[in-house]
Amino acid sequence: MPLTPRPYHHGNLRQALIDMAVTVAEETGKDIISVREVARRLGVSSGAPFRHFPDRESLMTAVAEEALVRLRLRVERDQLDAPADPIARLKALGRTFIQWALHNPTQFRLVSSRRLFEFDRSASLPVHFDAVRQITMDLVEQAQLAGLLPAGSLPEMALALRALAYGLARMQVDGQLPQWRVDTSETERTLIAALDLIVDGLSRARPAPS
Amino acid sequence: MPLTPRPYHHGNLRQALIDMAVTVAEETGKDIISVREVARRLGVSSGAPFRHFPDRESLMTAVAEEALVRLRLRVERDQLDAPADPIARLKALGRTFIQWALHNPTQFRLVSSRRLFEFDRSASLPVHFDAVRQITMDLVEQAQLAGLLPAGSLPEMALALRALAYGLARMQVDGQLPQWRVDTSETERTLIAALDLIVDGLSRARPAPS
DNA sequence: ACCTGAACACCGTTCAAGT
DNA sequence: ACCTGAACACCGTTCAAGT
Repeated sequence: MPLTPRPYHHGNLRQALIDMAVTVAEETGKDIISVREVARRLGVSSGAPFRHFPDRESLMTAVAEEALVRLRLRVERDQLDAPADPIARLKALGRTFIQWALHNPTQFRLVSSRRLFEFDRSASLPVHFDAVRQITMDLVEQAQLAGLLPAGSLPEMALALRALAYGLARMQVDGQLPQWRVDTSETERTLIAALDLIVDGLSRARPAPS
Repeated sequence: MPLTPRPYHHGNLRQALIDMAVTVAEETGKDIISVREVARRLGVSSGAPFRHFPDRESLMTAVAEEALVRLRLRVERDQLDAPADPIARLKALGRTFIQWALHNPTQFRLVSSRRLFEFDRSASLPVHFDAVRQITMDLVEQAQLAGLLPAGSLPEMALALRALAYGLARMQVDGQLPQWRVDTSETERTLIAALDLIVDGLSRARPAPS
């Protein structure tokens, strides 16, 4: 007797594949998931996923698209609650970024290291990435105009601040913080403190001598 | 470890496997290499590598160990040529780190994201990692004592500066710089300029109000 | 002592056949 | 239109057998 008779047509297999891929990635901690295992867990045959995605890369692209939209929405929502001061807003942006990465490590890794899909082949990935980037650029520009950040190349300053938040998040996700003697229970607090240390320091910088 | 390696038909299979693993990784751009392909290219059977490494993870650990030693030696050598000023030395350290990452992207990725081996199972990895970390800590401490960096938690300031260099290097290696409108031919210059912008800004910070 | 090569249990992907 | 399941060409790893 079959334990659970399953319908021949799944219903919404495409979405189920995306959701199960996230689940499997989070459970195994691996960034490369097995399409066969995803299919197996959903009770469909090994060939079924390839009716909805031409290859594993395309499935991972769909997962990355959903993840990046969620990051963008969270950034935009947190910015609504942030004060008007551009320095405070920049710190809030960094905090959102770090917290999202720490709470969604596999999705952060997937979106960040573009090794499992073609970033430019997606219609949505560049759009959402750019929305977050534009928020960063605007805040840095406002801060520079208000004399709250050192003058100098706007793109380079924005890049550096993004790299700071990215590097802090990445070091945790890559498992490097134990080697930096960061207590596991203090990780999030430490990363945010390190971020604030730099931003606050920069906001107190004297003009460069000409 | 015998001083005179026992010959097989090429020489020392253990070392040949490590070298070929690097070659294959650099050629394919993938961070996961096929042990079978490494064996095939060396003209040995598919089972031969497992006489020298219990599994692929162990082979990748050996590759990572060699890579990290090379990074450490480069850092130490470049510090010899750097000026006495701790700010200049910190910038030189960041430059060495970024340049090494950009010129050895697959090895940088392997050493950084510890997904392909167990960092703590290696006797040498923690030692060399810590040597570089200690150089960072010493320079930050000297800079703080000389009033060239903001006061505040030494470990957090060192972590933040490392994260800055790490983030800049990672963004390039992860292929994100095109989305930040960084011209391909200007990558290295831009990353170093971004690093200097932050370090120089911090070195001009006024004391925090109490 | 070191290496071979068959064997096993996995993959991703394809495709004729079924519903 | 959607899914199955066999088939193919790969893997990592093991191990009895060869040199």
